[in-house]
Amino acid sequence: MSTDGSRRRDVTVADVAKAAQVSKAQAARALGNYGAVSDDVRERVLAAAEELEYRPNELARSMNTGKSNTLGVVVGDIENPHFGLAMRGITDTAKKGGYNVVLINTDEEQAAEVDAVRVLLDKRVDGLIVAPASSIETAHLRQVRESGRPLVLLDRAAEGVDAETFAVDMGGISYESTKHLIEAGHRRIAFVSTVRTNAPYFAGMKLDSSQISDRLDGIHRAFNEAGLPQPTDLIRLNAGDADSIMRITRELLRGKDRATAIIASDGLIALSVVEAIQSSGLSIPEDVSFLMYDDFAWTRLTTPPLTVIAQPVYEMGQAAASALIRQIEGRKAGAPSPELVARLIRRGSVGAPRTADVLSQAGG
Amino acid sequence: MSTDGSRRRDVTVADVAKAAQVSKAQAARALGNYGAVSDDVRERVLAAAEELEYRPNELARSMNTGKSNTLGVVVGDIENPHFGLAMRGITDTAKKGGYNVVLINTDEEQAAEVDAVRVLLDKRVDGLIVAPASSIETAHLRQVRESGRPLVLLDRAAEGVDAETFAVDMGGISYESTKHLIEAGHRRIAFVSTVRTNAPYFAGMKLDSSQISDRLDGIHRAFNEAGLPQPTDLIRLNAGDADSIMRITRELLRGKDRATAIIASDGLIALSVVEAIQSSGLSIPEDVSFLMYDDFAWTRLTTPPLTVIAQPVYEMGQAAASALIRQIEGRKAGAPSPELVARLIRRGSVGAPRTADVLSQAGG
DNA sequence: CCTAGGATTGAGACCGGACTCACATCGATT
DNA sequence: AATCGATGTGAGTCCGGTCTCAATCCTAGG
Repeated sequence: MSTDGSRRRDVTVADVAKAAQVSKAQAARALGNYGAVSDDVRERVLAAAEELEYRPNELARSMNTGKSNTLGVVVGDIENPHFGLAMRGITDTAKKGGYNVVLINTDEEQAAEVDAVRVLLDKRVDGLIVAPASSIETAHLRQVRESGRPLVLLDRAAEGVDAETFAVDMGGISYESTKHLIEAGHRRIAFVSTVRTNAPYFAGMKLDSSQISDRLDGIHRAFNEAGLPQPTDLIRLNAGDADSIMRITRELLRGKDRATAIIASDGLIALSVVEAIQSSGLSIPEDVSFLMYDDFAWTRLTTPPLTVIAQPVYEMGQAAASALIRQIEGRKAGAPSPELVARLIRRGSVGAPRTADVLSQAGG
Repeated sequence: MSTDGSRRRDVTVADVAKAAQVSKAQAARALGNYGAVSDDVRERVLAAAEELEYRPNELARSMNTGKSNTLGVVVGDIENPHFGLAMRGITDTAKKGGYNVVLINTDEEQAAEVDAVRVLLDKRVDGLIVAPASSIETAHLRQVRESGRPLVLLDRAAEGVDAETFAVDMGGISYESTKHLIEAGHRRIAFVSTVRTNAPYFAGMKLDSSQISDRLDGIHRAFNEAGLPQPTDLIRLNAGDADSIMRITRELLRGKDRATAIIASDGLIALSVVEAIQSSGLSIPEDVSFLMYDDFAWTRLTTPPLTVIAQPVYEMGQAAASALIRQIEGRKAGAPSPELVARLIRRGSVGAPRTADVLSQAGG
């Protein structure tokens, strides 16, 4: 029972020490469970601590241990279930290792990310997990490395930054998926992404996101190998918000030279693309085939269920967190982290293009 | 250019002071932008800070200002898009107010939540946002209030805890939605939730989640008002994981007295329920009507699109964060936060029950 | 030229723990 | 009984900032 209704100052070791009639040093030892303390003293101190409802001030503790037991996580959009799931992997692993997580959302903005990293460093987090908004502007990340603070990357690589990166082989899975579409008969394959660019797209262009670059490389490789003309004009970046994506989708499906298959770069884009297809009165896969990144549960509920590229997102979060913790604690890499491989899951949204389309395009 | 390859110790005000040839106090004043500092000193200090790449240690700062500029957030499952979106509302608002966010996931476990709250308090967060796993076991939350640390609740109320709560009127919207189903002709309406209980369900039973209690109350109220028998046997709690939910769904749809409409308590449950319905070869709404909580984008993509109860989740996060910040900064409530109202969005998943079902049940 | 009062400045206390160091204490050794 | 290593113990420093307080500097008023 705390008899005094409103307490103000927090209870400190000094208070506990006084109550237990021992020195501050002894009280600290008993509470912190270090050094030599007699049973008698320990008991008195713990009893006093209990009585006063003493709670250690972790800030003070961090101050002179130099450890905050906190991981900083910087992601583009926690609203995106992709990151939600990764975050789950991170927090689960962090908790197991005795760490907490400070989350900062950047809205995929470079400036916000630079800021976020600075703030987390100032807060003296023990290490950072970053899903870089840009794989090119990475000065802030290089600085982290130079400062010696542990850093691991999630989802995307960062140029010139020597840090463990946890992501799947995007080039490979993109190649494989494109090949799947080509084998189904598609020649006009579109790709929709929100990644921002300044100039119009051309094959081999350097993009902010290594992830998207790799995917495009995979697409180009598959087309080259098949000896087919690249559908460069169907690569649509800068897709923006839902309305913009729907507009782009309708454009892609219009005209003689229209796309017969569309690849959506993530779950959020997929939603708008599918909505646009449906609202145009077209059906999947009869009128247009569809393929998307990330295997969310809802992709099994549409008619037909959607063919997706599944990434082990939760595991990526887990792996990133445990690698970071390992670095923080200065341990050597033990068992190599499980391979993070993406898989193409074939459901019903990919089919053969209409013969008419193929013919008209061949003739055009 | 930092000429020394590997720096170890962080640069402190003392280092900057020495470099600028002024006292530590003056350097601190110039850097912290307080007190009186001559232009000359300020310039020298700032130049030295720049040169040494000085960064303030926020921990130390927090130590003696007693402010950490950090909000603690405790949610059940960040993987659930509901919380992902709320989190977005929280972090956006926090950032605007100059606060950071520490996130702890409890997996909806009471013990984990108690722990989470303790950890955050120990870390001296300036305030807490909690989505309580239990509306009944709230001792830990009451303690927070007693300690004087600001606290607001999200999504669910907590008994005996005097804290601002940001949630919609679940009873009202549940009543309205049930009435909608009853008017469509349904008499056998099922409700599936993962909330855990020890005893079998009976009307008016006290549940861990105020949210679910309110929804059930709404259902019962609608049935009472219509003078119809309560479908108590169709209230399925403890639904558990995806497999378990699918099993329960199939049970609900079997037999003469089967459910003709199902309400899913959240997006995650909905996925499994719909999947079970589809895999049973039944169609919505011809064989069974369906209604769910939360208006996720994918609910528009199924065939038919799903009738949902939309909650202003992002706004709830925003409101919670700004109320918390207001409390922290000791400001009075200004403009009352916008009302948080849920809406029933009628799409295609609710229709009339099969005449055969109604007759057979009336006859049974 | 002298002085009151505001602007500057540096020394040092302080936040709340962790940890060093010198000084007991005490049973065991020989 | 003198000695030694293993505890116990308290005083006090340190972490890296903020902030108080008294001393010093300047400049305008008299």
